[in-house]
Amino acid sequence: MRLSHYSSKNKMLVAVDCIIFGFDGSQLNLLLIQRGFEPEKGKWSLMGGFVQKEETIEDAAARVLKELTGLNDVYMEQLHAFSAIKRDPTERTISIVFSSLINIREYRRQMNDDYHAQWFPLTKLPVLIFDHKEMIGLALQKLRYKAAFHPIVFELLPEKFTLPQLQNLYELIYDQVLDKRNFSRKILSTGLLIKQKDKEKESSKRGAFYYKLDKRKYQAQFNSFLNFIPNPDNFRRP
Amino acid sequence: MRLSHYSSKNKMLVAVDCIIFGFDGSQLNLLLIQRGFEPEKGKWSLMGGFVQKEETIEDAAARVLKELTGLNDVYMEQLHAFSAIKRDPTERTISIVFSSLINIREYRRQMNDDYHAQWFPLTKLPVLIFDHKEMIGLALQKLRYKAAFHPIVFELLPEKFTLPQLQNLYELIYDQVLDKRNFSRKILSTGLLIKQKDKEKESSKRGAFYYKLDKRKYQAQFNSFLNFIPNPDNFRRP
DNA sequence: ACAAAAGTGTTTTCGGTACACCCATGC
DNA sequence: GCATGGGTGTACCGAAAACACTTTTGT
Repeated sequence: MRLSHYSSKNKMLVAVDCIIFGFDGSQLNLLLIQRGFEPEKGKWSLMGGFVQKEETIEDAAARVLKELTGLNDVYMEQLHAFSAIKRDPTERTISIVFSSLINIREYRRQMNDDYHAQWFPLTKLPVLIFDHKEMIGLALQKLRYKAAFHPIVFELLPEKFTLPQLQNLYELIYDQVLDKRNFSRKILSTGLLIKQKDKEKESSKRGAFYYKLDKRKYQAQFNSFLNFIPNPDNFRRP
Repeated sequence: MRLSHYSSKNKMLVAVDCIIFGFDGSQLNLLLIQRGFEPEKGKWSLMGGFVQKEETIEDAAARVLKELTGLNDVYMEQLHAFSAIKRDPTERTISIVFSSLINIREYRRQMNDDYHAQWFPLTKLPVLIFDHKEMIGLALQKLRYKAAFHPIVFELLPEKFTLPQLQNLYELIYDQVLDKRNFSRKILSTGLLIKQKDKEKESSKRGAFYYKLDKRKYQAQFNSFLNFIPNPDNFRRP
């Protein structure tokens, strides 16, 4: 019985990369940094780093994000592992990608200027290192897939938001125009939203009522399959 | 510029584990092997092995499956990466899990008795090593999720199959009884099935017509969202 | 003739979609 | 008073669900 170790000739580096989506009220954005070390130093990149021996990949993702952006307590979920042999030309590295939806405003305080992270609109991404563009494409695909059935987009919104804002967000995600009458009926029929007494008056004269998410129902109904998008078959590819 | 290498103190082993579902006409099964090396030698396990330096994780999964079962050309897809620090008590190992649906009969020829792989009904799994039970739970969850919208269950069936067989399979996957009239209407309305002239006469006196999958339409409509299960909210957990 | 499984049709209900007008307000 | 965006209702259609009887054939 050789319990002490396996053959170690195949040990390799494992990295995590973090894809953070944020919504600023009018655009869907991704958080990127300028890579701080060679190779490709200075080029734009996802937040990434190596998994340490004594941490899980989830811990590594949280740590890397904290170190590079100051963001704390962001819930990320696993997306996919990328393992092309030369994906990082320096050395064989497998990367496990995580992604997350956050509310830009809530986290803005945490992200002071010590960090060089920057938000880019999805439509105006810079050139990215390695296979990061492919990673983002997959993340967007999954976002579209998941948001069609689960009420996850609320993660991107502040606590109080208006129906026009919410609709705008769906329109951005699916890159298609939705009918506001049908949209509001469908959303409200879930019973997930609580209408507030006050209005948001910046973006229109009349003002739009705020809503809050009913968090209890949100938890309970998360697995109810919704169907916000008329024909999800028509997903446009990123 | 130090291009030659990163710090290597955090290199670790990366493994793949393969979850293979098979349907024998009346039961949903999983393919398992008796582990061939320490620790836990002789215990039941998923097909697993270490990723080599010069192969992708997808290649590793295919190789491992071939080595341990003789199965060739099985399409597997990534499920999840497991990274708990002590998941393999011998040494820190991250495992990336793949899963697949196969037609037992078609692959039976490939699986001769040189290999000790064995099919277990989902309802009668043995005790498994490490976190393999958790992996299987997740795979089953994903199968349920995906099969509710995509016509993937045909992967589990032989080329010719009957509607009662197909319905039985859905009932096993979701552990719920379906109405055969609604079921057949729904399935046939997809236009994915081609009725054959002959009947399967083993499981009933009258016999049930065989159908074949229209592979052209299957490709084309894979992303059409179907909805075979009345209320997917009622998914029972594994 | 009867048991056992295959096969088929109708009605109701509900959710999805298309579509157009009035409302509140700041300028 | 008018331009801007917010908010609401209705009619039609198709898919989902509930539901029961007839057919075939081996024994």
